[in-house]
Amino acid sequence: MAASVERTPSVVVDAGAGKGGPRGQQVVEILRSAIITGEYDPGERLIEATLSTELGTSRGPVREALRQLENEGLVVSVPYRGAVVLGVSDEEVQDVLIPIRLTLERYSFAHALERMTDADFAELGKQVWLMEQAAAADDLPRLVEADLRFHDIVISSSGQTHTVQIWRTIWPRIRAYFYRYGRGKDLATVVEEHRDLLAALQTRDPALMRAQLDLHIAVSSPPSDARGKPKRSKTTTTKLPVRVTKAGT
Amino acid sequence: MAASVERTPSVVVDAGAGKGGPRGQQVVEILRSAIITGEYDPGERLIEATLSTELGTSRGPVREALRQLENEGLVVSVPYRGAVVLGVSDEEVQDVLIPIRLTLERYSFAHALERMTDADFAELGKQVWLMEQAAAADDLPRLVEADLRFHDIVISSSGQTHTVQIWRTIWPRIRAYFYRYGRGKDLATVVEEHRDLLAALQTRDPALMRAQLDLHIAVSSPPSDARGKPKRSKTTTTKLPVRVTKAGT
DNA sequence: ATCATACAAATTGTCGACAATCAACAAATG
DNA sequence: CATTTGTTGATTGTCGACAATTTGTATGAT
Repeated sequence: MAASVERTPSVVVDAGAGKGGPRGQQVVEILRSAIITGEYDPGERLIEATLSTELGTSRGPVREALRQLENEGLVVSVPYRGAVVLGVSDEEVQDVLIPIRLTLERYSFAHALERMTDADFAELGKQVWLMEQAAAADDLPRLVEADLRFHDIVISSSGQTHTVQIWRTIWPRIRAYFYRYGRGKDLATVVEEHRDLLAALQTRDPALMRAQLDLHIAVSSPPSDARGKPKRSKTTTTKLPVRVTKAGT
Repeated sequence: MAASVERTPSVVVDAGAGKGGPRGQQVVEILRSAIITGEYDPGERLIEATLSTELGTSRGPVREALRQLENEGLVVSVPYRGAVVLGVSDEEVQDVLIPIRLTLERYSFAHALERMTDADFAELGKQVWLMEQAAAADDLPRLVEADLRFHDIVISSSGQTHTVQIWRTIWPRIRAYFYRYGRGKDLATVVEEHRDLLAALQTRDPALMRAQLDLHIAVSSPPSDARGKPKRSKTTTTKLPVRVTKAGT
């Protein structure tokens, strides 16, 4: 049930999140945030014209934004039929997204070891502090935000082009998932693990780093086919308006 | 050294690969193919206006195409400065792209087992046959093409939304890589492995399938940190046009 | 009533023109 | 001579109008 109240994404591009850069870039952030926070529900249609008027811009930037979101797996669009918000199945998160994330992070952290500066470490410390605050306030969304920001900093500073690029297309889905269902650990534990992660980075010891990282992510992703079949994806598997053409084509 | 000869991507959108769909879609395919086959070299700039006139379309479609290619890791673009062709380092292919590919395929093949039809199997058989021909003619490009098409069919028919989506953003880089450097196996072996893969699929036995798949991809991707450090990426790590302001020529 | 066809509404795809931004160069300034 | 400050040319970003396509609805025949 998509809420039927008026739902204009809060800002009109210029105002609010007065970030920089091209309009399209800003539109991406606004819409992404709106989808992740559940302002738009899976299955809901996103019409270019509507969004453009709501956001006070033309269709061009909106169009680009939608394509970007499509590549982040938040929407799916078919030619001449438009875009609809997409959900993620619990199974795909556990068996695909998390393992991929693990691959990306193992590689990134290894490379980041040799490249991170004190300024970077400071920024990581800041995120850990933010997590503490969020955990204390039992504020899941805020914790998830700092969590992913922490990882983004490390991965970005690894300087590995494709790894960073792929990460940027993976994290929105993971964030959307965690945002709704949290994870298997309690908030305090998550904070603690990141503190350890930061400490490991500062030692610049590859072995220790690897160990700490696996410890952090492992629990969330079972060896693969361990999890069974009667796993009805309670999650939004996106109900595309199934078209019943007639008999098979 | 980007070849300086006139290099118009062969077709003018309407002609040649008379596929269907919106112009932008066609432009993506033309440019992707051009990049993968090395018609454009890493580091080379892609100017919207130039491409649009060459392809006989307006800048709109070209713009979208470039964004798509950016999400496939074939180009990178910065605001107000345009897009340049991107290369892949040998290290990232081995440590990141291949492992991710493995994750995607394990999951897809497992799901495809229960969903593939005889028509699908037939299509797979066709690809194997094409591989045979290519191997016999020692035609690497053609073999790579059939190879990836084979995997694309299986993954697509798994019906796993995000898995398919991510695969579509990963394979172009892998294809570009294989296209240039082949792989560690000889052509005949590759063909044989796919024949086995197809047979395994037809048995619809999960265990056998998994075994056969791991066998197929494993060799290409060492356990992780096995590969050493003195690994100068002989590969194109994209030389961004280093700005020589004055001094150093 | 059921099915096929023709039309109408809604929405995306494309185009051409204009504005904003950046890199390089030239001139002025100390 | 080094540094700053216009200025210019090239290229991307944005806009509004128009064309192409799909979907839903009405209409008519069987």
